[in-house]
Amino acid sequence: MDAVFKALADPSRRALLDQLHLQNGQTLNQLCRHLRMTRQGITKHLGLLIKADLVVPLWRGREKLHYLNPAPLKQISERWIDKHKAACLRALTDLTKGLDALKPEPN
Amino acid sequence: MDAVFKALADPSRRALLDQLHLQNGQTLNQLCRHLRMTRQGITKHLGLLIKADLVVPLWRGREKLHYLNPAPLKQISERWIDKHKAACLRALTDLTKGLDALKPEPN
DNA sequence: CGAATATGCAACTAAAAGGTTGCATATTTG
DNA sequence: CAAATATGCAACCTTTTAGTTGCATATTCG
Repeated sequence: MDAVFKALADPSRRALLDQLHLQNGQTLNQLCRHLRMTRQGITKHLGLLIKADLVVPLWRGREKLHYLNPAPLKQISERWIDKHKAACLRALTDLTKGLDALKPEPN
Repeated sequence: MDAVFKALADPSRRALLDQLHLQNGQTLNQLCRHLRMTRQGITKHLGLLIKADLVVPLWRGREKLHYLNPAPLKQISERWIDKHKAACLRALTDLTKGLDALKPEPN
């Protein structure tokens, strides 16, 4: 899970995910066209995405195809985002209470 | 949005969010008790969380209360996770196609 | 087979991030 | 007012990260 958050932290990697979102199963060279960076740089980014299981590589001959894996994002959404979203209303009321607490205190 | 992803990338910062999730509106010193790190270190982390608007500070006298702001997480969920979740089925079928493509190719 | 294509691996550099120490500032309290 | 409390700011160090260059390896194609 930490690997997923770390992987998502970099804009280039998010761009790669977006690119695969546009067209899934692209080769390394195809992905290189959209990002101005050396192939080796992109390989590194893809390596992290793969380690985080956000992208699944698939060899076909000498080509390496890259496919999105939505599972980790789903997990993050469920175990993290939703959990905090659930606390949304409470958080807001807490904040409001905090603001209210401002007035009576500095009497 | 980049700031949010960057802020979420660090385990200590996620721990801080979790801590605030347990009890919202904690002061800096309160938060320090749960994480073994100097106060100044935590201040830095909180600074990033605040800059990413994930946490909203509120001064009450000499104390600084910290409140969760669920809005950025909601945005990420909507603009990022859901977008990719929508492609979930397509991604899986793509991957399957890719796997199928493996067989006929190396004839 | 030899050339071209697609990718991997390792070393290196520059910049950023995580964390610490030391001191300054503001607020409360006796 | 002085002491204690709560926090901020800046310099510094160490580790990680992003990215490059250079070369090696595997697959396809003529």
